[in-house]
Amino acid sequence: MIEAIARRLSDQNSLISGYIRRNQMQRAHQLFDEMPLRNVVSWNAIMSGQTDPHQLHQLFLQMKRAGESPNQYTFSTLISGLLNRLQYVSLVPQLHGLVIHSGLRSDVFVASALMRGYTRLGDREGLRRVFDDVPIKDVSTWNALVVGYMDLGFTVDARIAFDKMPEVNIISWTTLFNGYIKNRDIDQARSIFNKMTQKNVVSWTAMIKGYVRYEKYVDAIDTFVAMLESGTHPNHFTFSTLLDACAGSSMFLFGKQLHSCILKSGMCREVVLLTSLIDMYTKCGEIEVGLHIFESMEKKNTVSWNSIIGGCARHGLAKRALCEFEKMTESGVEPDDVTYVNLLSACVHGGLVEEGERHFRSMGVRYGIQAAMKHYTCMVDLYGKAGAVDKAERLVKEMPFEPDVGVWGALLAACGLHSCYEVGEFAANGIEKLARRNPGVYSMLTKLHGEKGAWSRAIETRNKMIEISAKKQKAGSRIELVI
DNA sequence: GTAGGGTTAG
Repeated sequence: MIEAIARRLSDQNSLISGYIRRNQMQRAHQLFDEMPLRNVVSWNAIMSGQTDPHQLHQLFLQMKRAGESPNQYTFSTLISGLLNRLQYVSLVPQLHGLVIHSGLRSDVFVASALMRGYTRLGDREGLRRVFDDVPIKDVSTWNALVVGYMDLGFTVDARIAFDKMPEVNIISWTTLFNGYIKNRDIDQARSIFNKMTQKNVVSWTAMIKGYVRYEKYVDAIDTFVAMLESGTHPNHFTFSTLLDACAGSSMFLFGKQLHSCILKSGMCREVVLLTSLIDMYTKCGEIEVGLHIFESMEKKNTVSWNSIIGGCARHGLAKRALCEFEKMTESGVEPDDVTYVNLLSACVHGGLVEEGERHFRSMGVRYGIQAAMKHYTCMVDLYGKAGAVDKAERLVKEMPFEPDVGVWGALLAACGLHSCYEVGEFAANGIEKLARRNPGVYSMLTKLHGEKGAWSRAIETRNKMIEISAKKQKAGSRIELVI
């Protein structure tokens, strides 16, 4: 009898995890809710399918209330699942306490999750403490230490840890050189990459992305060619990285070639790839193609909407951008901070001051998105370009943080555009404090002084410019690369 | 029967 009950419970647990593997969350939950008896495995299984940190935390609390004791599976699932939302990362030290209390600190899975948690918290000592507490470390524990040190900027410690590792795998190597990429040392990264005896699609893609990140597009493509020559097949991560390179350097022909490769490869339904394609086309001047791909997408998420709103904004289609935003919210996709940057820059391009003001006001109220510096920059730009320099100035003065070069620059540009001498000096002083001897500032000030007829000031500024041998930046163009 | 490292889009 007892055996029969146990078998039934175990079968139901298997079913739950089966549903989760096939992404049938509703079915999993329905079964979980209907189960007359649950054990720790049932809770762990249902928790593993929960991607929302809030819901996950609630499940954990319910589990405790139901009298079930969490085990190592519970903690590793819970901690990992909480890491993608900042407010829940702060629970990591408390959970660490519970882990120690439950006698589970020597479990390598739990330790890895905790180490990633402390890394997120920027807590180097916490990271090290968890690592040191594991008596028998496996290669993943060591890798977590290397990635932690790298993410916190301690490249030397990361290297020491790597050299001490009893065994390394391809993931350790990739973690190491990718750590150097994150810390802006692309040459060191490449030298380690060259030492790898085995490379796979992940390591190749990471190296290519490293070059793209630092705008070394020729190196990125050379590396891609080397990857193909080595017989490694690109996956959707690789393609999306390459499309990013095309978008960043207007390599339209190469971008189109990639598009046809993607179509042939059968990966063309991936949301990330389609979004990369939209971005590539709109940044290469092909807004119509971008819109066409966007319309044809079955599933759209926040990033895909952002890319089309941004694309419309860049192409001066302000009304269309606003219209897409309406469609986005109607379809139930939540906007984020980037959505609003794109939306507000659409308003800047279209001179839509009232719409911009309305959206700027509502982002916090409706969606709880706090206006950041970049949003203020858009608003200053919006007012400035539309000739409301007084409003732009007021906004700069009322901002909840110290303006950065971008904000001051937008204000100064507005003053140049509308010949506002006093505010121009105010903005120039602001920039001067942050970035001394900025040639653009002197150039603009000279213009403003001249317009006002303050010739002695104009000459004074001009001389300052010569003194630091500031020259207006030369315009340049990039020649399209075709392979 | 339940869990973990390295690559992706705005």
